[in-house]
Amino acid sequence: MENPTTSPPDEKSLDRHAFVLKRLSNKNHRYTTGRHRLVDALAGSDKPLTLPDIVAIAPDLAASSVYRNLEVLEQCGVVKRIASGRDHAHFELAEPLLSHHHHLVCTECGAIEDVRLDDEVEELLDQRLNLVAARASFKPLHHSLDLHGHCANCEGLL
Amino acid sequence: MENPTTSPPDEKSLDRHAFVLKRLSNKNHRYTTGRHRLVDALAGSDKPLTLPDIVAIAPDLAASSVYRNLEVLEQCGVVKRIASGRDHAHFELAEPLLSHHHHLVCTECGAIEDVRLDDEVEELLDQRLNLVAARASFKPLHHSLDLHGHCANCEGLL
DNA sequence: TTGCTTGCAAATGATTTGCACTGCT
DNA sequence: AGCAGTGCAAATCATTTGCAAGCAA
Repeated sequence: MENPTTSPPDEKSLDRHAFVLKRLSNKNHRYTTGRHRLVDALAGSDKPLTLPDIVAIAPDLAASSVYRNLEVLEQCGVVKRIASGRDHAHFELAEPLLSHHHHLVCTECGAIEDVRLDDEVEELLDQRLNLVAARASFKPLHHSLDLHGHCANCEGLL
Repeated sequence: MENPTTSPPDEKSLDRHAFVLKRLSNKNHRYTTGRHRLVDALAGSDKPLTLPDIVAIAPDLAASSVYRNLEVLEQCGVVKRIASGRDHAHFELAEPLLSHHHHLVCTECGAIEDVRLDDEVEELLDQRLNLVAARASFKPLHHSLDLHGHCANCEGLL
């Protein structure tokens, strides 16, 4: 809402693209303009986007290609998919590109907001999760922590 | 896998059904045999079930009715939906019927396992989450914490 | 009885896929 | 040149819905 269609080519953006390029190259994929635009769209938002969101930001991207590229980028560890249950899935840049955070998920309208926790809490959490994972012979990759409830707007309408 | 199709009518089961009945009545819904069977199916598993899982356990339940009833039970706070992203959603009994727990989600095969954390950690977590929620004027209802990674089986195959 | 529930079949809608074309490398 | 990537349209498939018949209160 407050972001331009394309990010300015600042330092952060350069780093980001270098990173994505490396990840794609590792798996013998090309960093095409379409993928570039997709990454820019995700980078330009402070919250996870749905496919309609993405296409609204970059109207010349074909929906099917966006889905295909989200899949490729997900497998390269550049994009993370967030299943909200109802209707469209949400997508955001993955961990190395976005600092570790969690989500406030509105159960009424499906809106998703980013939030961060103290390192102290995160550390404790990881510690305990690693413990229970080990107990189940489960190899942990990452955790996701969401707070479900009503956003300010929906709570007002109830 | 290790559970019978219907739970024995032990004390726990009686409590459970009394609870579900009350929740349904509150919203002027009936506790029909189909819903009874559905709750039994979910109660008889130690992990969240997909629709195919449920229909496999209770083959005489019509898929459409199961979906409708899962929805009703979800709105009554009896069932919780877990969006796994890929393919089918998973369903489990909600908090008052199942003690608070989290999930180990296998990113390879989609399997979900239940795990529990210390009360101490849970308390700290809720405390911090309430804090960030308040900051965003967000009314918290519950949190979900999943650990994503590879289950023992998939890790073996990789 | 009354109208919530159900089952079947058909509809919906997000995501995926086939295929011919485009454009990197 | 050669093959990954794209766009369009058509296909897929979990989930939802319309409607006539069934069952709980």
